[in-house]
Amino acid sequence: MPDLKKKITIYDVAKRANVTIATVSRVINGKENVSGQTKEIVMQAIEDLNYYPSPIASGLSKRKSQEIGVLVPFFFGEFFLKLLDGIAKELHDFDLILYDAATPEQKKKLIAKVVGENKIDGLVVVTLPIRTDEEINLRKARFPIALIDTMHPSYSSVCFDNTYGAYKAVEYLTGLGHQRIAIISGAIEDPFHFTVASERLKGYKMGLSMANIPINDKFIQINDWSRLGANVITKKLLAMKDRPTAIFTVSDLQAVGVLEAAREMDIKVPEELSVLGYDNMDFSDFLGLSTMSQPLSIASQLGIELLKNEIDSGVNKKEKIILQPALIERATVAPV
Amino acid sequence: MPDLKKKITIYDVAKRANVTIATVSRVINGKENVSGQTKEIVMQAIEDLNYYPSPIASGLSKRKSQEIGVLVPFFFGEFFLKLLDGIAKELHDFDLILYDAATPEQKKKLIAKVVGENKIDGLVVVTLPIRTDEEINLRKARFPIALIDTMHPSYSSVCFDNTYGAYKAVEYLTGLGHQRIAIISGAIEDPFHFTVASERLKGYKMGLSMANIPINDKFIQINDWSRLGANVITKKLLAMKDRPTAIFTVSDLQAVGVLEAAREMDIKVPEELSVLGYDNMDFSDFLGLSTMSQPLSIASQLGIELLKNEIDSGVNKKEKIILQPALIERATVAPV
DNA sequence: CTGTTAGCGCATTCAT
DNA sequence: ATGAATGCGCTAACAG
Repeated sequence: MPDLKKKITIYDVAKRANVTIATVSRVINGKENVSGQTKEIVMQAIEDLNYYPSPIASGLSKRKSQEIGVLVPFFFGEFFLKLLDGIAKELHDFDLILYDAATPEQKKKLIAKVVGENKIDGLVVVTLPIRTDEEINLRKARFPIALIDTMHPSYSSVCFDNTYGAYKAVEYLTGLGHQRIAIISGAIEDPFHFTVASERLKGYKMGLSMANIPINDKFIQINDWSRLGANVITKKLLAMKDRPTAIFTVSDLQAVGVLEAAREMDIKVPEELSVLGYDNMDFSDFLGLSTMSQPLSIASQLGIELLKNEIDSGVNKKEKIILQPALIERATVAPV
Repeated sequence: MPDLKKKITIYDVAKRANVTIATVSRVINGKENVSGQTKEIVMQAIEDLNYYPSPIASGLSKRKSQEIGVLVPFFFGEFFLKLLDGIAKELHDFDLILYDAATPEQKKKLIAKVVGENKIDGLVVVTLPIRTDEEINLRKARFPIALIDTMHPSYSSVCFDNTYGAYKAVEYLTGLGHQRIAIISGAIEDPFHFTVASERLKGYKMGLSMANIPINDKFIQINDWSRLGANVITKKLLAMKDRPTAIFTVSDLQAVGVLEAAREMDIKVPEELSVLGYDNMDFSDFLGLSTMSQPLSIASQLGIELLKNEIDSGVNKKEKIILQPALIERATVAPV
């Protein structure tokens, strides 16, 4: 009884087709210099034996693994999920290997490992900012690197224009006559040193200044990106004598916190308070939350395109693509 | 000028440590038979050269890739994300390679490929039911397989008790005095032949029969798992002369549709209508939705444990673990 | 305890 | 167009 689990190798195929492994290898890799005749025979043998070339062996020889690594900060919900989904759908004949950087230390180690091992054919870094010492490591990489939702001078990237997005958000509010606009931002300092919060805060300030509205420090609130945090802050905000007529949050989750707080304080949205979020999460739709939406699947699509181009061409073009967020008008914003 | 990007091999390390590659290989793989002395020297050399063994070469030799494959149906939100997160955190020294089966055809091909290539050290199948013809393929796999949120006689698995979960849900409702309880289920027939919907429907029927409540076919509604679908159905349901006092949906998303419909019809929840969902999504919390919660991270933890045990021991124990969902009481259910 | 050597499965010159 | 031979980087006997 034959071992059904024995690995079928290129030799088995060669034997069955009465050729040498060189020829088999040629047809596997679609080389031109094989007679149509033998090609047929070999392909038949491959099918008969249900042969699959070993990616490991092939990888060792070709120095290509047909794997693309995706380095992500941690699993932070929808945003990441949609990006990952888009990436997976664009990869085609590459396998996707997922590197989870749960902490900055892990991230650093992971980068060193990935570069040292040199096993993947390309790496896409999602959201994570690249620090100088990490870049030193990345320079040694013998595979291309592309960035999504983060930027670095040395690599191609596709990002979202956070500053402009926040600017547009505020512009929308001021256009509706709002003057007292508060912002609830996320922590500016975090272990990974994300830049979103500060970029969006910057956009907020630009928006106000363009409308000639002086910046009121009391209206600039920073918390931990959480719903609860936003809830607490909102109550403080709404308890002020000259309370804001609009609150802009840097995430939809925080916007929910605002909504809750308003409801608890019996302040009607949008009649007495406009609320504008950021991210356009799935739940925002059925909450009727007005928000800023980012083209996530386009981003991953373009990101993979950049990476693949570099894999094929071997040249790092350091292209920068900036994607603009769009305003989604729903039911939580109204004129003053 | 030396090529900084040249791959450093085991030979480089051997040379620098004045030993042969065999010795280097030994210390890399933590074999015991190496003198503390030379071990030191070799490790120093490894560090000096910043050497990382090639997983590809090592894999070819050892017939192990240190990679674990995760086969998922498609990216369907939170549920999957949390499972994946849990898996990633348990993998440790294995790389996670993500196989996305967007369609049943892809799934079939993917399975054939993964089995044929034999590149991973283990596979975990998430949620996807395994059909007979696929099982024939999987039997040829030379690596262990474990299942999460799906079951098959030939493999170890960890699942959620959908029937019992739904049963408990209905029991909760009948315990509160509800007699007219409708269910909005998901499509029983879908391309992948998921079994969740029918299992939960079964639990619903059990719950009613245990409470001696006759089953009213008009109260059994099937739709497409969507919020909108549930919304439409709910309006029909609530327009009936003897309308239900409680609606149980097989997903939280559908429950949201119910909530919306009730609001549109000015029917108060929970005073006039109790709503109970399933899945405990993130948004359910801030919607105050009562629902059934499943221990996702425990599931992935146990699943990986099963898989790793099998990788280590080489024996397929075909263990079945069934996890029980828990009732989360919030604000959408009340006594009649 | 350490070195020598033969593969692992495939791609790729170089011949023919 | 095809075959023979070499090597990719590492592990695992087998010797010593």
